[in-house]
This record gives sequence, C-alpha cells and structure tokens, in this order.
Amino acid sequence: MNRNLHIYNTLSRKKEVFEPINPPLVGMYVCGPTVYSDIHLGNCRTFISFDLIYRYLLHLGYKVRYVRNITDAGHLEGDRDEGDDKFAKKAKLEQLEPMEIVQKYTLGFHNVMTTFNTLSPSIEPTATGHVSEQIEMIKEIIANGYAYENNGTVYFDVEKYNTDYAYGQLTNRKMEDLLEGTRELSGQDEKKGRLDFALWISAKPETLMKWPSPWGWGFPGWHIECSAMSTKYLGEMFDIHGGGMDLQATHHTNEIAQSQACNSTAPVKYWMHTNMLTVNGTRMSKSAGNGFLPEELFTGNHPLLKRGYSPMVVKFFMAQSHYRSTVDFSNDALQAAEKGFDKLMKAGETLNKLKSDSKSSVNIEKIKSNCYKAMNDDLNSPILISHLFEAVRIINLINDGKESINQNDLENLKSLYKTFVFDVLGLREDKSSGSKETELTEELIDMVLNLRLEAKKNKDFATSDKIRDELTKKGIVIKDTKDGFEWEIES
RNA sequence: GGUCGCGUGGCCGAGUGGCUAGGCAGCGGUCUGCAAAACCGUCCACGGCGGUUCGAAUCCGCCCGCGACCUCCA
Repeated sequence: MNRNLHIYNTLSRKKEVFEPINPPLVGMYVCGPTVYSDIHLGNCRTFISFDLIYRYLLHLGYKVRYVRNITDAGHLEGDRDEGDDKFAKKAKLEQLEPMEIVQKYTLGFHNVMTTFNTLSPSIEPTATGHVSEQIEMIKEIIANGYAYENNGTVYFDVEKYNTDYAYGQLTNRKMEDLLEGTRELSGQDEKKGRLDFALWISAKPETLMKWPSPWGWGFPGWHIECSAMSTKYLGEMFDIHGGGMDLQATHHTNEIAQSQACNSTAPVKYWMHTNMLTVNGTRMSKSAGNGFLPEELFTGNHPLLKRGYSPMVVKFFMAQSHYRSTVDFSNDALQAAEKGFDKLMKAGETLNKLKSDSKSSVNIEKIKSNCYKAMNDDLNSPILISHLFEAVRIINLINDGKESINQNDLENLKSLYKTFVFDVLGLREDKSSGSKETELTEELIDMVLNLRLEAKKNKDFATSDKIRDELTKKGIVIKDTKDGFEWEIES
C-alpha cells in the first residue's frame, strides 16, 4: 500500500502521513447538504473536492467506504433551540409536506452531482432514517453525565465535558475565549451553560416533524445526526471526516464532543476541511445572496455572468486551486479555465492519434512520478495539472515531429493521461449529445465546408471566403488543415 | 473584541531560504492564397518597513490592506 500520501489534518494543523486504521480499508465521512433548498456552487465545491480525494484513494488501491449524509431534519432557524426546523418552515412556505421538500431537493442535489461527474458515496444515510440511533446515543451521553434534560429538551453540558476533554481542540480555542465570544442570548433559561447545545428538542403541538422519545415528542438537534450515522456505518473510530471549513468551529467541534462523551474515544483520525468559494472576495452563501445555482452557471442566466460555462470547465477551474485555499469566482477566471480545459481535452485526442517511433526523446516516467508527487502532497491538484500541461506540450511536440516516442512510452503516456485526467480529476469530454438534430447539423456543415474546399482548389477564393464569413457569423469556427478542415460551434 | 488565515506578474492561481509551477491574456515565430484556429518560443512577480542570513518573495518583528470563524451555512 502506498505510504507516501500526506494529508493535512486540521486536528494537528500539520501535514501527516496517511495511515489508515485498518488498511486497506478506509472509512470516510463527509457532511452532506441540508436539502431544504437548491444547493449553490459553493456547496458543490466541497463535494467536488472530496470527489478528488475519494477518487485518489480508490486509485491508490484503498477500499473506501464513503459515507455522505443527507440532512433532512434537525436544522433550526436562528440560534435559539426552539421553533420549527428549516424543512417545516419551507414546507409551509411552499405548501408541501416536509418530505416533499426533502425529496425535491435531494433529487436536485443528485442531478447536480451527476452533472459534475462525481462518484456516488457508498452510503448516503438520512437523518430522519436514523432517529432511533440518535436517541440511543443521547441516552448514552446522558448516562455518562455529559447531558441533561429540561422540559423535554436535552442539552449537551459543554463545561462539564471540558473538565474531562478539550472542547475547542479542533479550532485551537480555549474555553475562556469561547465563553467570551458567545453573545448573551435571550430565551436561554433552560440551558445551564451558554455554550451548551441541544441534542434533542421538545416539539410544540404545531411541529410537523416529530418523533417519540424518552423525553417526549421532539426532534433531533443540530449535530447529533452526523455522530450517530458515522458511528453506525464507520465505527467508533474511523479514518477521515471531512466537510467545509465553516463547519469546523461548531458542527465538527460538537461532533467530537458527542462521540467522545458517548464512546469515550476520539471519533476521527484525520479531519479534512475544504475552503470556501468566494465571489468578489466574499464567501458565497445563501444568506449573503451572492450564490449561483449550478444551473445558472451552465446557462449563463445570472446578472454576474457574461455567459454560461460547462460543468467540466467549472470542475477543472476548481481543481486549478488547492482544496484548502479559497477560490474566487469571476468571468475572466472561468474563461481562462475554459481555454485550458479545451487544450487538455484536445491533447487527449491528439494522443490517441500519435504514432510510436523506434526510440524516445521524451521522459514519461519523470512526468508520471511528478504527478504522483503532487497528489501525495496533500492532494495538490494545481501542481498535478501543471505537470499534465507538460505532458500536453510533449504530446503536441511529438505530433509536430519535433520529438519522438517509442511504443512503451506511448502506452505509458496514454495510461498516465487516462489515470490523472479522467480517473483522478474526474473530468470527461464535454461534447453535446448526438441527437438527430445535432447529427443533421453536423452533416450540413460538413457539406457546406466540402463545397468551400472545392472552391479553394479551384482558386475561387471569393466563394470560399464568403462561405467562411457566413459560417463565422453564425458562430461556427473553421480551422483549415493541410488536407481539409475542422470546425466547431463556438460556445 | 477573541481565534485563525491571506496579500505573488495584466488576470486566475501553485510553491520554495539560493535551482525562480501552470493556465489565460500580450509579444515573436511556424503553418496558411489571406485569415482564423492550432502548435512552438518568450517577457512580466512575490503589500510596506525593519531584522536574521553569504543569500529571503520564502524565516522573525512591526505596520497597512483583505477575508473566514466565534450565529444556520459546504
């Protein structure tokens, strides 16, 4: 098994050698979306980043169980532990059953993930499907003395927990600092400590989504679902837990506390956090109102966008920055990414047409080892891509007859290209589907261009230029080659 | 206010105590009836001020600017 993979662990704030607890098995849990509205592009970035991680682990030969939850209950509005959850609120707004909301946005989420060519997780558990597991966990935490019940609501006792464990370890914060930073909030009489958070929340008569429990009818709190589901499917201690950086301070901090309080063991060996997507330097988020829906991005139907960009261009654009850096979104950056992506794809086509020689003037092994080196260094996809462009340059030089490659190296180069471009980065060609209409269009354009070719052979440049100008006006880019032509529809 | 991070060439983005990614744009060339496209080549950099060092954009200090988290958020 590969012993060279290093990943940055938020817990230690260092890059560490990746050594799974039970190799070759790897357990990975990633916090999934809350399905009460369409996911925006910022949400997508996290899942695209973990797709890269998942794909690379698989490529290295690990047997990965990848669990990504669907949060379909338990997220409250605001910071008070009362009132309806987001699903019930949205359901009232749209006059739908809460589970209709869940169904609608779960499907939407899956469609988007498919569009981005991400691999499906091994298990995708829902919070509502694991209420009994959450109740069991809460009971255990109470039994261990780290939670208390008040009027049908159960709170986690943070200060008590902190006397035995380090509560703020994931963000390197001390208890005093945390207490200082917490705002004085109204309606908190039921809580003992200001930092205490709800594990189980008592339902009001009008609450739509509620379940019976030892503490009466209610619903699970913000953070317990991930602890319950990760424990159920990956065990009390597993390898990788991931999510967006915004979840680090509260959600993941509380997850550690819950699991530790329940199982008396730290739940996760490596914590991985992906950075945010920004627009004009500010984080993309629902509340800021600066979010793009993936659909708006693909069609270009958004005030901030000049035009649309394909899913693979967007994915490539994201891979060009490191997962722990913020990436800023702009038309210019996307346009540059689009050209780069096209170049990479075209080189792939050229590669398939390349002919081998008796000897090689190029060093493929070097590029290959550089690619692995980049990925082993905390999944450095930008560096990987820079080495892939080195391969592109070599492919084009061979195609121009300025370099040569032997059969063995050619096979090696093809396999390297397939491995990193398609298997690891998870890109694919972005060609439009071959419907009858597009087929007909293609045949017609070919026909017209063949007429132009004839005109050129007869030195009738007036006609050939006229055909070219007319097609160019319609957005068809013509490329003359030695013995014919190529064309494409301008995107 | 507390915790943490960032500031790289026209733009986007890696990385490193000396060997100075990559993409896009620009410029030069090849190809072409002319173009376009494609390909090849190439210029431009590390927020400011000090310090450590033979040497710093990379380490340290201060300053300026920006951002994230501390409240639901990937």
